[in-house]
Amino acid sequence: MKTRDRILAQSLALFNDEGAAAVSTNRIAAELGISPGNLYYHFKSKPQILEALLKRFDDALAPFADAAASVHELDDLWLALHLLFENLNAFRFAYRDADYLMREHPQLAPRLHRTSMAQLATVRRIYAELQRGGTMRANEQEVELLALHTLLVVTCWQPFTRLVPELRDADSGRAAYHVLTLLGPYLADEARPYLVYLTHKYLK
Amino acid sequence: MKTRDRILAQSLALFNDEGAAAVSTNRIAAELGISPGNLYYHFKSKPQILEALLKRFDDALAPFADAAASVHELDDLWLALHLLFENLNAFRFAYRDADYLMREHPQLAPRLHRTSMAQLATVRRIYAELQRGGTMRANEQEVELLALHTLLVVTCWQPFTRLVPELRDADSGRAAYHVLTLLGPYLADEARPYLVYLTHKYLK
DNA sequence: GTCTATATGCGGATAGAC
DNA sequence: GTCTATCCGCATATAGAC
Repeated sequence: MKTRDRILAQSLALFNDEGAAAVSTNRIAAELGISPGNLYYHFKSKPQILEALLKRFDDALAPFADAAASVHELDDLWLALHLLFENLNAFRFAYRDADYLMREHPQLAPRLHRTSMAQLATVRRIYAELQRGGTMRANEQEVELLALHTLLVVTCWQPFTRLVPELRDADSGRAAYHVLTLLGPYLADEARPYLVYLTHKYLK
Repeated sequence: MKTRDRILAQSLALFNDEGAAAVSTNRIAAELGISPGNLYYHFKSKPQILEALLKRFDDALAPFADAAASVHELDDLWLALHLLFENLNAFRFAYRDADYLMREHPQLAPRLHRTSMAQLATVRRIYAELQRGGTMRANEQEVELLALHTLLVVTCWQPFTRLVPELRDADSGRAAYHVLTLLGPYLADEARPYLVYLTHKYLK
């Protein structure tokens, strides 16, 4: 693995574990056993490391947008959400530290906005399709609200688990479950048992 | 106003506007026109300022818990939520910067946990009462999920508005509105027009 | 209570040798 | 590409005079 990639991998791990604000470039270099000067040879500033990681984050989410195209039933959605939340978890610093990132490095803001808006669009498309297929019944306004609330879970789930002791050790399936429960009241009767099954699994 | 209180007021304003992590004790002193030494005479460390502010945050939320006791109809809830979100806004650094606060100053974590759990309990009580009174129909599990999703909006609304450009200038009424829409599918028919009215106001 | 002055450390980032 | 050495600024926090 090239040094550049090792820097990105190590940065990602540290940012995820300790927060992007709390991890210094010196620290990243030290963990890799390289010198700060070497690190700055590959990235001329800390925001450039962040920018590169957010780019990878964006790329990692593309499969979710693809999977969305073939969501017709509730368990397609379940699968797509797992895909999504696993990637969100792999880059969990991104949304969790979004406020710091946009504040200290404003050049990163457009990218974060685009990424989250892309996910909102994907969710909208999925719900519109589920509704067309009869899996759920909701009017346009309701779909719009559901999409926004889904995005809230998608972007804020990580910080939320830290605030609620009960959710400390929740896996990413738990997040996907909570998205599905948002849909609960709008599901067709045929789709409902699937949700009941998941409820037994997660709400014990 | 005593110096101690001026320090707290100025700190709150700066933490809200620029983030608790980004505001230094020197900066607070400078904005007040006092010396750093003077500031440290009143608070022997930065976490002590934060601790005092989180205490005030907690106190500011007590009226919401009180108001909860007399929530019987949907517009009681609407009023209580406004009260809540206005205080959340006055101390918006608290939940927004919770991750930084708990990470850098672990002694603050228990307080933030207690505060959010108190709000979860209040919301649970309100929904149980609304259900008893026939304003909404939901089983125990549904109430539990609604309470948790409400807490998600309560704690994460601020960061969420920064991530979604469309919500940049949303007022605290918008947050209250989104809590009510969570209840939408469970409302009794008599209560529904109220929500429709609000939807016209916020979802134009 | 309030000030000036300062200790101490760490952050991002660079220069220049190898 | 990688290193050593270092600059500069800012952070928290303290000492001691007024």
